[in-house]
Amino acid sequence: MPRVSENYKEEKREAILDSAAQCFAEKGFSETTVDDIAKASKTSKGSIYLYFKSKEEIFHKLNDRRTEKYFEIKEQLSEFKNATAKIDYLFQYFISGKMDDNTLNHIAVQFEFWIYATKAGRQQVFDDRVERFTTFITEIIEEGIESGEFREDVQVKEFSRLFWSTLDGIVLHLLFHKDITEHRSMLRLYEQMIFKYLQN
Amino acid sequence: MPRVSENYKEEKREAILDSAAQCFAEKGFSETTVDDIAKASKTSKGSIYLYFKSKEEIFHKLNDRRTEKYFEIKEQLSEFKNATAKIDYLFQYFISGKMDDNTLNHIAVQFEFWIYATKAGRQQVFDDRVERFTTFITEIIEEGIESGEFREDVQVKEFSRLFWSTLDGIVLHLLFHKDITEHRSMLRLYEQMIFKYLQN
Amino acid sequence: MPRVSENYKEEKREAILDSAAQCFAEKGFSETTVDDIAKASKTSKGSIYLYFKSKEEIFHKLNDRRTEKYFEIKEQLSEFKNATAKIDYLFQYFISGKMDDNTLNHIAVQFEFWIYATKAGRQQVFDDRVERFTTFITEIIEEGIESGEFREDVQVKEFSRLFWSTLDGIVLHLLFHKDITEHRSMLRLYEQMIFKYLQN
Amino acid sequence: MPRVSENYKEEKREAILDSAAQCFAEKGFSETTVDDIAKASKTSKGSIYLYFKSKEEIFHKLNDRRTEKYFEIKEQLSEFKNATAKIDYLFQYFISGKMDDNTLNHIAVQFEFWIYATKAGRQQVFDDRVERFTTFITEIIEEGIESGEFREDVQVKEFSRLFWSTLDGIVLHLLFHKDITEHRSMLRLYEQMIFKYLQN
DNA sequence: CATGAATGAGCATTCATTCAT
DNA sequence: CATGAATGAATGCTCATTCAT
Repeated sequence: MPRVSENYKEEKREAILDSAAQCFAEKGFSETTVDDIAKASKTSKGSIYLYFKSKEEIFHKLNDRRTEKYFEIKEQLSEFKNATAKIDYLFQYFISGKMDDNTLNHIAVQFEFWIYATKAGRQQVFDDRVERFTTFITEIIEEGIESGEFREDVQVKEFSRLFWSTLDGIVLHLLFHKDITEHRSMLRLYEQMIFKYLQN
Repeated sequence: MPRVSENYKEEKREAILDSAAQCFAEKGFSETTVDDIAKASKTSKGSIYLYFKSKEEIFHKLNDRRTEKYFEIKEQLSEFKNATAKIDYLFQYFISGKMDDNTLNHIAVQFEFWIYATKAGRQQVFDDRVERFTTFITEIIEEGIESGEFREDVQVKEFSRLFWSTLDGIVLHLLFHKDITEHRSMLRLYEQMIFKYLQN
Repeated sequence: MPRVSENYKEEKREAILDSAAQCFAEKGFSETTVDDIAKASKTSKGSIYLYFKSKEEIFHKLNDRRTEKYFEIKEQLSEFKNATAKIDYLFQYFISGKMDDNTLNHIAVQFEFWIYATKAGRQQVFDDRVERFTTFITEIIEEGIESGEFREDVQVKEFSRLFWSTLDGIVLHLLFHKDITEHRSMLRLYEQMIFKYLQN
Repeated sequence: MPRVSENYKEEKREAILDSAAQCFAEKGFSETTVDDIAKASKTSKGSIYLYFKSKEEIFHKLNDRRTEKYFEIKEQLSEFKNATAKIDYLFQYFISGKMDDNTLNHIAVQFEFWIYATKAGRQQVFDDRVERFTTFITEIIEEGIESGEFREDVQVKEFSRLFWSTLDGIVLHLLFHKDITEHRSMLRLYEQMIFKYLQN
């Protein structure tokens, strides 16, 4: 019989993750000390290790969390009838989705994690992700081609990969310039370009 | 009266930079020790400090170097008569440019540097870059509009920013998947999309 | 809620200071490594930094400690009725005060600290000290003049400064020759000279 | 047949010593780098080692030089007829002797050297010095006693040691406060005290 | 003789992780 | 469960000394 409810533990885990995200976003993974995280999450250094095996594990979990969150949208898309509506909603989602500090922190951490994952022996992180995400878009595009919404000769695979590359590029620049208005107008422009390419 | 020619010193500097790029690309900036760089450049730890003030300075110089290299293309573009040819050449340049290990190392380092520059008190790195690079594209687009090659209602500013965001995104994914063929086909597809947007 | 009592922490601090004093006295501040101090105080290098910000801070604290100790006598003097008795007691104090190894270590460290404080940008250490110490003697001498114990034409200010200069010189030579007997006989002789000068 | 005259070499040695004294006085022995000395003496790091075996040797030589200089006065004293005149001249010498920057530098270095010599295995420096200097004063005092200038019951040995201790103390305080006027008035006062003690 | 590039031992300091309380 | 003191390995950087030119 655990003294402390699972619920409480889960909340504390999440709180530590959020605090860590803030620290990592502000100072970077390496520059952040476990003490920083402890202080930010108003707990003790020792407690951190009750919830996570290491500082590195926190980094990994933050990336997982962000990836799941980002992928949640897939569920919502099934409601939309055609490919055009789906892609349109996708952009709606990105353009009007909330961009609070916590979200920006997680974005920053995710990019740092990616760069980190680029290093020796950690590349498989990307293979999983690219698989999931390109398939996601591929299916929509194929649906659009089948229904006649999109041109037949769309290079589906290349397009899907370019789609996420561009989106990552746009989000990366949001990180650089911290200008959400600019970010949104880039997304809108990109949507136009996409439809210009897909349709007709 | 230096016993060692300036030329020799410059070569040594460059050699250290290349070695550092390799180390940073493999292990990341923080994980790389100055000893690693010394070993990789076949010199001593002390010598590193004859050529650079700190490990951090090496990081900065590597970013500077890459940025200059990337920007060199601007000179070459003046030869081309119209905006279409310029943009086309730009893509040629990116698509057929050499992608040896050293270049990939520098790309990896540059992205890590950007993430690092994202952190507290270092953002001005981006303002310089965005200014130079967006202006670069803006001028070409405006030339194209004036000459009638491109539509009048192109959103020049947004387009220019999107252009570099996308390019950065594509290069970032090259880093992730290390697949140059895929990288090139994405660039080709992006060129198509751009012209579809700009023309007519 | 500290797991370790404040008392314990204070004791540990003091123990580190004593060990450091021993190391500094034996090898000098620069030649002493933090490892030396750790070893001497039977703790770890890391622990040293739990109690002090830097090696230099230890050096400063040791000087502060010695200065306070040296100045403690002032309290005791208030009991004595006249200036002669006060000065006499002062010498008693110096002559018969204990001169164990720890004290000698602290003396050695203090002189090294002074020489160190002589260097660029650290001289204000002395202004505080000279003020406190000369005032201390000045008051006694003035009391003696008023009461008629001492000559009216004593050069109070010069005398006070000479007093501490001489005392410092005597203690410095104790450091050089480590001969406590000689040290005490010099103090006694100096007392004679002082009274010969002050009285009559 | 040496290419460069001995004279030139000697001058260069002296120049390096003076520069080193300046550096040591300003930053301390440990804090001074051989590069500092090279720069200050307008020569190269390598050259320093043509003239001195090590940084430490420079430190030693500086102390020797100062000690010799200080002892030079002994020769001059033989001209004076009696002990009183000799001591009087001694004070004249100290009080009106020049106190330029170079002299102050050497004083500073000497004290630092003493503290340094205090450390393990270097104490014999003092035994030599104390022997020479106390004998010097002892002889004068004994001459004065014999001639009837001074009291018969002067504690010659203690007095001689106290004499140098005090002088060192006074010079030490000059180092602390850098106030030459104050320094001279302390010397004058000390002379008074001495004669008050010796005579009558 | 003169130079200053090269070397690598040495050191202060930091910090992730452990563990006694 | 919670804490934070303790640890010591790890690392950036310095600098006396050497030596090829």
